[in-house]
Formats: sequence, structure tokens, C-alpha cells
Amino acid sequence: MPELPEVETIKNDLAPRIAGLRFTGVTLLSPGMVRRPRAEGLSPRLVGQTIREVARRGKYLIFRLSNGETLLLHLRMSGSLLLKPSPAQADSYTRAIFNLDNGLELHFNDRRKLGTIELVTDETEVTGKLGPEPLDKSFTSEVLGQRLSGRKAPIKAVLCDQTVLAGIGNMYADEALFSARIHPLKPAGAFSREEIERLHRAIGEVLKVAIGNKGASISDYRRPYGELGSQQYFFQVAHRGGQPCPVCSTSIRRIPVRNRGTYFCPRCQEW
DNA sequence: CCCGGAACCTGAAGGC
DNA sequence: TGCCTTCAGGTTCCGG
Repeated sequence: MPELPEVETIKNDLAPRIAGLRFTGVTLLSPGMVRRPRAEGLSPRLVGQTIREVARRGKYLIFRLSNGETLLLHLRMSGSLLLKPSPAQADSYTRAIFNLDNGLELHFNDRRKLGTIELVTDETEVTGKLGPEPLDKSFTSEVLGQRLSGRKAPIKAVLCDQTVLAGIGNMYADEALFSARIHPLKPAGAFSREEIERLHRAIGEVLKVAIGNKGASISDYRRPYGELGSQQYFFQVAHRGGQPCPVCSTSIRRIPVRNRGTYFCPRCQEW
């Protein structure tokens, strides 16, 4: 599942290969994934535009275009972006093909069709409600404390709320909470300053390590040339239910939080 | 505003 | 072998 480290890896892989290229065609195999404009309106507005810049905000992959407009892709749970030499064979999960003027094709593959494609004049129409970027210098532990204050929902759920903090999802929320030794069900607004500082540090470290490992290929995630990430081999608790905690060897538990599989060590993360 | 649950979507995995 | 159910989890919507 692509979260911040996976999208960051895709951005880093794609940017040097496609920045400066021009879109020469778009084929929509699952038009329903286009949120705006209407699917028929996408191609006329996109074709002919040059990619000025490839960026990331939260879990959105952003293509800033020469005419000032912005193409935003979201991979949701099962999406991937593959860069292939043209003509490339679409497979059964290919939902959109973007042709580029140097003969490359960008394939948006998505088993479950939950990914989204948006082309907008003002990208804040899409990203405006996102919380801070967790790796920005301006994201301090004070900011984290302020964002959590007053909230009674489980910290795990609040960490996954993109309007609170952008880019963290199920896997990295579990990893950050383990690293900070915080129980996932504790109310988000009830932490001491020391616990918030621990959580803040854990979020930064977990994300940076995962980016260094090029993301986690738990299910469908692939890098643009089809390579896997390696972060899945280094997870401490995520997707490791029943296995021993790497710190204390207690069996890692899996509980539902907001209907999401949540992994934690009941000893290291005592209530 | 905040919270929790359902819905979206479809292939993979597991039970019988 | 095959049918059926459950699971996966990012986001949005809805009711309380």
C-alpha cells in the first residue's frame, strides 16, 4: 500500500526520467478513475503539456505542467506507476496509459480501481485540506502536540487522518507507535510532552528509514521499473502478527482499529 | 467539529 | 476442484 515513503520513492525514480518531457497521448482504460475534469476532458487539456516538475504532497504524486495546471495521481491501495518503452503491452490491471514524447509510456496499474486521476488549475483544490508534511522542518513536536490536542479517537486512527498529518497510513502508523512505545488505542489528545516528542521523533525516523529502503512491497507496490522496495523486510511490527517482538520477543498482536489491521507489541506498548 | 462505521472496489486467500 | 466468504486499507460520506 503506497504511503509517503512509497510515493516519495516513485517521485524520486520518475523525476529525473520524465521531467521536461511532453505528454503526447492519454488512453483511459478505466475512465471512472478520472475525478476531474470529466474523463473526456482530460486528454485535450493534458496532451501537449510539458512536465515542469514532479513532486509529492502526502500520498499524492504531482505533475506540474507548463501551462500552470497540475495533474495529481493517487495510488490508494493497489496502484502502481510503471515506466515502459513504447509500445508496451497493457496488462489486465492497466487503467491508464500516458504517452511521453521520448517514446516512454507511463502505465497507471491498479488492481482495485480505487486510484484517482485529477487535472486541476489550482492544485490546492486537491491538497488544500492535507495536514503538514511530516518530514518538513516546520513539523515540530509542538505542531504535532497541537494537532493531537483535544482529540479523543485512538492515536492510531488520528495518525492516519490525512488532515492531521499528510502521508502516514496503516503500516507506518503501526511502526511509528511501536518505535515510540505507545499503545495504538490510547486517546490521541492525552499524551505528555515527552510522549509527543518520542512520537514525533519516531515518525521522522520511521519514514526516513523507509524511504532509504525504497518503500515496502507488501502487496502491489512496485517502483517504476518494476523493482520491489525492501522496507517490508525491516518492519518491526507491521504485518508481523504472531511473530516475536524484535525487542522483547513477546508475540505481536493484531487488533482492529477503525476496521484496520493494527499490529503492536503488548509489552513494549503497554497501555 | 469530532467520532465511528459503511461504502467504494476486486483479486487473493482460506474454509469446507 | 470449486464455490463461497472474508480480508486488504485510503478515502469519502453519513448519521449521531
